[in-house]
Amino acid sequence: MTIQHRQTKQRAALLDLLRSTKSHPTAAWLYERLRAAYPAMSQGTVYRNLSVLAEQGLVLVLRSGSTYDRFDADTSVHYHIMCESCGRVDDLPLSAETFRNAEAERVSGYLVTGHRIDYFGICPECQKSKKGGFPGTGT
Amino acid sequence: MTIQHRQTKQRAALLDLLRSTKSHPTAAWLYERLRAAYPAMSQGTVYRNLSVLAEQGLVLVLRSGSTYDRFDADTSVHYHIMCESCGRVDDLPLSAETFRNAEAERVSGYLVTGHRIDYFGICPECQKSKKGGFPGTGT
DNA sequence: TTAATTGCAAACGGTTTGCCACGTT
DNA sequence: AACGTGGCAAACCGTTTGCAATTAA
Repeated sequence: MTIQHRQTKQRAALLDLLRSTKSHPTAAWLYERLRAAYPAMSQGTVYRNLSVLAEQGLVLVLRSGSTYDRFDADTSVHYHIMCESCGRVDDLPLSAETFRNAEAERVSGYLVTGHRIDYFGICPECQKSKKGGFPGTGT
Repeated sequence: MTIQHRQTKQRAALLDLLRSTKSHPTAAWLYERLRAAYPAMSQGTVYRNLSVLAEQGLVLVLRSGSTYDRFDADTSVHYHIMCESCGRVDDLPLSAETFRNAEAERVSGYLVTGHRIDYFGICPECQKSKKGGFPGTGT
């Protein structure tokens, strides 16, 4: 018996905001932005709705390197690249290779449902500024 | 000015333990095991030493899906596959394709230092038992 | 000697949750 | 009316850290 979710302006605003950016924002960033329109909105609401949206397949959770999650409303199969210096995350316009799943399945015995490819490096801006130190990894 | 690390039996025991398993253990698992030999050892020591070993390149941190980290003393370039049902993590014996880094570099403008490929699916055991529910993801 | 390391325990911080009023259906 | 959702604040829990005592070099 699955829950019958209702429409709320808070959740709609959250999804709109997430769809309006390609910055793979954190929950904190989303919360801060949403408070501009809904000053009373709480963090709990943000987290609960992110969870609902993820459950509905409308949002991806990128638990991808730092201590906090990032979220992505682009639910198509695509890859990411993150900067080890400043922590920014970008989409990587490489074609998704779903055939890889079959290969992994054959080798592992798992029933493979998907895969993730994340690249790491230094983004163009950080290459210029030569700043170091990724927040949260101690590097 | 880098820190001159010393040899301690706690850190040696931690690395030995991590090298003795392919289960990509959590800090909690390591701590529990180490207490058998060193009843007074604290969690702080485990975390601090994991951090030192990671910094020395002797251990990889797999921040790969759950809410807590996993660690791997196999620092060669290799891929992982994790079960969405029980959370186990296995190595995936697929050849590492370092050429991919160059491709990502060209497309993104990043200075690419590496990449990670993680596959997701249901492990052989969970396929048999048909158990569901990945701890920590709400799935 | 000296500075890295430890055990202990408190603090940290992102995330989750209990409670009750409110809003959607 | 029924029940999902919101706001608020406390709880949660994996991880980090301050401190004084040890210990490796």
